[in-house]
Amino acid sequence: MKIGEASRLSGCHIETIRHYERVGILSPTARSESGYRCYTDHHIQQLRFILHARELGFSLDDIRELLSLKEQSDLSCEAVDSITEKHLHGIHNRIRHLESLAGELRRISASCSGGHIAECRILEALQSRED
Amino acid sequence: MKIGEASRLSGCHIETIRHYERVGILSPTARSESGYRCYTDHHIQQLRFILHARELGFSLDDIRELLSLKEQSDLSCEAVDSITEKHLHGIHNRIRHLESLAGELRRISASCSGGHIAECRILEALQSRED
DNA sequence: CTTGACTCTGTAATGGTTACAGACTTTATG
DNA sequence: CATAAAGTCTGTAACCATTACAGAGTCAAG
Repeated sequence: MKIGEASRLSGCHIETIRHYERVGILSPTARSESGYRCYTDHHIQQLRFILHARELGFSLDDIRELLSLKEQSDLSCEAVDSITEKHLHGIHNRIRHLESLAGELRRISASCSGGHIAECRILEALQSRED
Repeated sequence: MKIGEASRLSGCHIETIRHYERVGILSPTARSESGYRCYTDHHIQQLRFILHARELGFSLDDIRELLSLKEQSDLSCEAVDSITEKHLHGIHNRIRHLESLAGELRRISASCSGGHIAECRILEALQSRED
């Protein structure tokens, strides 16, 4: 099938599919006489895998590794677990970071009771760094 | 003062300071005879403001607007509040998103009990999309 | 006078995706 | 059959914020 159908079946944008091939995430396809890419069901599987993993926030590097592990069916799960755990850990870190930002922002924001720029506590807080 | 001292006083990297000037966040400086940028205390104040706002996750566009509001001391705080609230809102959204990712990842990860790639539930879950 | 530290400009890399231009091919319609 | 429309190709650049680098110029101390 051609790239348009691959896009419809996988849910990935056409440009993104070509991008994945260019960066070596997606296996290269055969080409038709006129140079059109020819996708197989296997490519669709790969694209769905990539899409889902991206939705879960895995990096393309992670995904490249997961896809490669996926091919070696007799290996242990260990490496897959490790990538997943590391990713989960990273997400928790980001959540903690964002929560601390939100906390400081709420504090700063609450200190402002309207009025003029000249007395704005938000701008003051952004200026003075009181941590 | 020259850019090196401005960097030390503000805490911003030299390259970043030049970048801020290039994109119009930082006021352009006077130049010495040999073309070196000459920074004033006002620039240092601006850089500290930018740095702190960046640490709180404000975009450069937000910061550009905040800095411009800061100059108009007789204006109402309203616009500043609005930018801050919008940013806080965005942070909450990101937190919610990350939490839902983390939840799904935990679920997926728990379903894997070791063993071989062939039976790995993590890879299966990434493949099959069961939502 | 030379060495080293500093600064300048311009360009490119990062990550992941999307958008565009200009050329070509295929399919559908008149 | 001709032409229009839709699809595809490649290569390049945009997004955001920052950093890195090359190659040239400047300044201060030894």
